[in-house]
Amino acid sequence: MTLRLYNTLTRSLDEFRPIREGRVGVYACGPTVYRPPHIGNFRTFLFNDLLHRYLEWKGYAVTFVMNLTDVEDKIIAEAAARDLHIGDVTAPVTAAFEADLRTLDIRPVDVHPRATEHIDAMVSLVGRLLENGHAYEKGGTVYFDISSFPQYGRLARIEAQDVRAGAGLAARAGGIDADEYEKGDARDFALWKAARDDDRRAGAAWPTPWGEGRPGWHIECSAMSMQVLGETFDIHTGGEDLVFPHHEDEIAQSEGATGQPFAHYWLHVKHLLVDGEKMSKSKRNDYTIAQLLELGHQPSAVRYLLLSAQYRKELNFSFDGLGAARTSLQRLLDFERRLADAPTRADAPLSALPRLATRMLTEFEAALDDDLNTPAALAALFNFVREANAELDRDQPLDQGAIGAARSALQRADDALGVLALARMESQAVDDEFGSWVEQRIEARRLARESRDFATADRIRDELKQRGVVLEDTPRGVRWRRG
RNA sequence: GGCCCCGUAGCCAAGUGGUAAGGCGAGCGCCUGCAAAGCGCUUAUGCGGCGGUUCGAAUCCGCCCGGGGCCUCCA
Repeated sequence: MTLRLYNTLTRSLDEFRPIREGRVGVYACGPTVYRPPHIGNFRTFLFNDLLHRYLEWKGYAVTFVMNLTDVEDKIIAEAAARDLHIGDVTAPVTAAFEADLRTLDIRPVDVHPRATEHIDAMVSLVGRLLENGHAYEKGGTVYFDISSFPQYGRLARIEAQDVRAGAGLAARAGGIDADEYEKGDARDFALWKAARDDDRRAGAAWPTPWGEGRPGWHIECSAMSMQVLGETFDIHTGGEDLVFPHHEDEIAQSEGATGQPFAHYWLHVKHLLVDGEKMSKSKRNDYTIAQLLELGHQPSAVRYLLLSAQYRKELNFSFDGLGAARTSLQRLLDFERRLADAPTRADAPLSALPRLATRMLTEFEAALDDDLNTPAALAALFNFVREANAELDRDQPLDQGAIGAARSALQRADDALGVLALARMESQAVDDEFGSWVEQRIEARRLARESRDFATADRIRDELKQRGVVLEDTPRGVRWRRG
């Protein structure tokens, strides 16, 4: 089975072929740490995590890189306004971001480069471009010369001459060159920006052969990706908004410097909508993970919801959807526990369970092989849950091996999705004192039921329910969970 | 103006030429002391609308309606 990915470069579903057999290098554009990322950002980061997990699931040795942009116009503006060093602005945001990654159980990446720690690599890359004629310097600022790179526009399918002809640009003519620098051509973009007073005050100015300055927006990704993954690597990802200009410019810089192809596959994640609308600060629908937790939502539900649509399709975030995600996940958790508790017998008759488990994994893999089609993968999983539950409903003890096959298939599927593991951690986060209180009440109810005092039994059940505990009477005793 | 997506049941969401996955919700039934969980059945003669191509279209083509994105702030 081979993985196929939609490649923005070719605008088609391409079979994934790594440069080096069995190994994959991925570079993901990470956040700019000037304010805590919102759930829209996390749709992209969760997609990266899915890609990361699934490549390993398929047996590849993966080197996954995600950068942290910690020097940039907004960061500098913020630092200058508050008379701080840029590090004072980015440190708390970075810490919050990393906490969110852990909250959502996003797997740590192999390399997490920060722009400010790789200035040398950027300066030398800019130097190469100046030497080979793809860049020019004006007043300490270095621009990439688009006219020197005929392939410019290939990724975004933009004709170079259209770059300045767009109505959108005309509409914001006043702000077209907010950088206040002089370009030789309006279409050229800054590789390196000459330092201003604010930059120096905020600690965002570094010495170079052409004077003090700071990196342009795009150069860090070119420098850091090539430094870790080599001049040509397999996959580059990011949000759909980055196609142009960010990724287009990365290609121009990188290929202009090396003469080699940059990334083979470009994957872009569609932006998240909230309640059917674009997220925006003014609408106050740009929720952060921390805000959702404060509202009492579970990270596993957020993770499930953001993975439940295919990454290139529109996904609408809503609180109703979050609730539905929660319930769906509970069904998976209940199934997992049911398997764990299922009675077994050595000489049990043959069960359909292993066959169902194998079929599920086959369908599951086929779905994710098809450009990470998570909804189809979840459908395979839920079909398995239903069929296996029906099998378990027969109340016959099953062979240990059959149960084991079902359990490991479920685990295998979740290795890629990571939703069950997260939900499991949450449900285990119950303190002992509360747990023993619940056990006491359950025992009291058991005695009441034994003497057929159902009124008392039901009162205890209601009492527990008010504390968020749901009881299930099973043939093998009472089970409880958080409701 | 240029480039590009999308419109499938009450909600979410697969399917992109062969006769509508899955989840949530709702209804009925089985099970249960009653529940919960689970299972079974039901919930889109139809996939924004109108034409066209085809033996056959949610899937291809055209037009129209509606929504969204990018065009140097953006995941």
